[in-house]
Amino acid sequence: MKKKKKELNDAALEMIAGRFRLMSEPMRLKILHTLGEREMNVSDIVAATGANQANVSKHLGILYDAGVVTRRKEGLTVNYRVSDDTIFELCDVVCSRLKSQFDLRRFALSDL
Amino acid sequence: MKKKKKELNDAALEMIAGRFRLMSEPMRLKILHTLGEREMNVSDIVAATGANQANVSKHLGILYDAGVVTRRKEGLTVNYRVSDDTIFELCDVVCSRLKSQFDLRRFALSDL
DNA sequence: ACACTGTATTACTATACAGTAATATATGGT
DNA sequence: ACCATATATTACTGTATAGTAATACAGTGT
Repeated sequence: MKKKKKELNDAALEMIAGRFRLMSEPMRLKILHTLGEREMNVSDIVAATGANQANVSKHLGILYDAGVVTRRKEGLTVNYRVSDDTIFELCDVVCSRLKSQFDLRRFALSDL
Repeated sequence: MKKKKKELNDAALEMIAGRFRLMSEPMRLKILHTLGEREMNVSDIVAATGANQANVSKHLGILYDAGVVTRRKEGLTVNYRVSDDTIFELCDVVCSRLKSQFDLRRFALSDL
């Protein structure tokens, strides 16, 4: 079976774009980075990020709906954990790219 | 030199988020996917995507400003080409993730 | 039952930005 | 110089969504 040039339909594009949109908010990135590999409850995330509780809760809900984090209730608190490691993979790719782009610019300026 | 847990400052978060935001528009993804490895002028991209010329031009400008595509004038036309392959790398990661997520859901439904 | 704490939700405001029509700016041909 | 074509820009409108204060909801202890 031959693999011809894939024609991405609009629904697929929308899904992919949505995934990127999920990662396009500094606050969400901050939460994900704060979480890292551990499990944390909302209050701790609020404290660690310094953000408003409602805001953190909203972002966690969005991440949860997208299947990026898991939720585990434990008494009064709710514990979250990153369940999708591709998140970090994406961030790594972006970070290295930004870094090298930055280095290039710095190099270009080094003659001045 | 010990590598302690990197504390991402707000500026860095903003840059990373910005990179993802760049990829969070279906139209831009469509343009990038249309370009692929070749060089195309604006008219051809407009034809291939079926989008408004002003819109394509705007998105190309945004991609250019972000350093994702290069621009080469040739007479009346302007040729664009993807200059940052991490773009495709990011898309690949997202696509496989979405696919496996989808497969999981389908599997979960297979018992019904 | 009541009070307390942790989390989610609601309702709102403000901002960012995609799409678009109209217009401007090139460049080439006559 | 003028016209035609390709691309960029401007000005505008509508929509999505982040942040937030207030409130609801759930679980725990008394």
